[in-house]
Amino acid sequence: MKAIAPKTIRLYNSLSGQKEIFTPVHEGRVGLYVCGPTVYSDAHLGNCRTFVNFDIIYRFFEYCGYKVRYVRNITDVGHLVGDVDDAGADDKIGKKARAEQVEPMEIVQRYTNGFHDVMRQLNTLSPSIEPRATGHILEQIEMIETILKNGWAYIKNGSVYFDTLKYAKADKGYGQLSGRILEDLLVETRDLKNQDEKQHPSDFALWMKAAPQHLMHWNSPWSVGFPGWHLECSAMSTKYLGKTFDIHGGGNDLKFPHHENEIAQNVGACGCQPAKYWLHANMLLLYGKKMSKSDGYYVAPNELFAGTCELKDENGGKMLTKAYSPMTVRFFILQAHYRSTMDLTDSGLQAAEKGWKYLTETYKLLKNMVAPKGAKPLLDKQLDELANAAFEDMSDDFNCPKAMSRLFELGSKINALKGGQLSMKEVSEDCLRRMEQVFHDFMFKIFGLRDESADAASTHATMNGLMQLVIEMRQQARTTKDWTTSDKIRATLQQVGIDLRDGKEGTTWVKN
RNA sequence: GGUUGCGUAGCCAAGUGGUUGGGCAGUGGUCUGCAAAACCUCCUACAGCGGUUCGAAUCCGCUCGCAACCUCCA
Repeated sequence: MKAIAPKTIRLYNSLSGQKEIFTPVHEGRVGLYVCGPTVYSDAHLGNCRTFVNFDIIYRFFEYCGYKVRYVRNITDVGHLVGDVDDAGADDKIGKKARAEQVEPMEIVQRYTNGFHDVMRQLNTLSPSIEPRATGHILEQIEMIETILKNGWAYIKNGSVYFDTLKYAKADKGYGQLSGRILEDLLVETRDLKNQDEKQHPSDFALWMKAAPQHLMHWNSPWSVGFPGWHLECSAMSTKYLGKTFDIHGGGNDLKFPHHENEIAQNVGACGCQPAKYWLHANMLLLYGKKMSKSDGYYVAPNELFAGTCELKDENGGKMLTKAYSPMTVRFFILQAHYRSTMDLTDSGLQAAEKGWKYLTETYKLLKNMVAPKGAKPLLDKQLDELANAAFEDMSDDFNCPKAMSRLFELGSKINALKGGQLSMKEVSEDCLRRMEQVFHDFMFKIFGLRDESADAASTHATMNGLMQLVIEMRQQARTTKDWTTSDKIRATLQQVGIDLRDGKEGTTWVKN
């Protein structure tokens, strides 16, 4: 059962620079391609933000009843270190493999596992298909042949390059996505740098002839070599989603050159734009600056979860002072819109931790609330409107922060009903049950949060039995006004992370 | 230097031509044996300077500041 079924979804298309109404290529279906990670090292939190954002988009389409094929690739070849498209340049994975004296595929396997582990902790759903570049060499070779046949590429010393100048001059729209224009390309012509193989600096490799020391290489009609980075996404999206599919997503930093070149390859091979809508997730900043692996300026998810991040600010203080659970991090990510930059800070995470706790506690209250017989539903309309607004917010370019704010407004009503500041006689049982559904669906299905306290359900049952005993003994002390004993029990429990709350209907406990 | 985006109260962060977004922190209350939690209250801002408009934080221009991309990046 769904709480409500939104009808239209509007999304911001990077290609047009406008919000558009989503109309699927195939009725009731969504083809979604998202550029995945390059598995040459551990993913950092910035990578995670993008994938969490698209996880929510994936979840929301499914929630609205669409059948989604979500393809997210694993890049395991083709990403170069150093001078790009220079025949001597090294593959990121190959470089790491040589440094550690292992097979490149061992590197790939290790970091793919690590990536999956982090994604699982952050409670993201697996994509429908997670194709690897090395598993699609044939498809990539075929695509290069088509591009060559169509005249958009040239061969030089066993490598194949895409002819961006010819393509741009043919008015195919090169630069449309990233805002780069033909004139800029022409200006650059004067500065040919030292890339003698390429006819123009903006040309990019479709196939690279491998240098002798290069570990990852395959046979091709042109040379023993390897595919260019941009090509895998074109080949795999076409294979699994068709020549034209609905949505292509990725991080903002991939807009140029990666996505621009991807479009050029698709148009060059198939004659049509690959995706109707392009969605770009913005960057996660760390105290105002983009995380960067090469500068060592980044947060590893596992360090954040364990509280072992050692990054220092300019005063030598720890940037992140404590551990934050995966769901706190996910909640934090939800509080910014996917198209905005977001600043990761210690205080921001602490705020998220409290907000997340409030929502889970509120949901638990709601589950156990029952409207009295004969209640007059004076509040129903207000609550319904808030819930409906939350779905509208999500339908408008996946506005999680706005939808979240509605849940908090609902939360204060629910807590007020529970606390007696609002009368339970003013809300109907139907409304309470609908609110329960709305909370459930938003928190767990759409936002993809997970009740972490339920993670250890069996432990919880044991704990609860013990706690009932402790609470009962403390209650005896309180009845005889033995405040020394009752306060000692409460203080000691607090030291081990358990809060007692004395309410009208007895004492409850909460584990921090 | 070029391109794009941003600049919102102590912090994070939505919105956007006319009515309080939200969270965290802080204030004062209610409740409580005291707390905690919860609820209510207060703090009520849109970088600066011009322009358009009956009216702009929201549109336009300029200035300043920040970020991202232009090289591998989610």
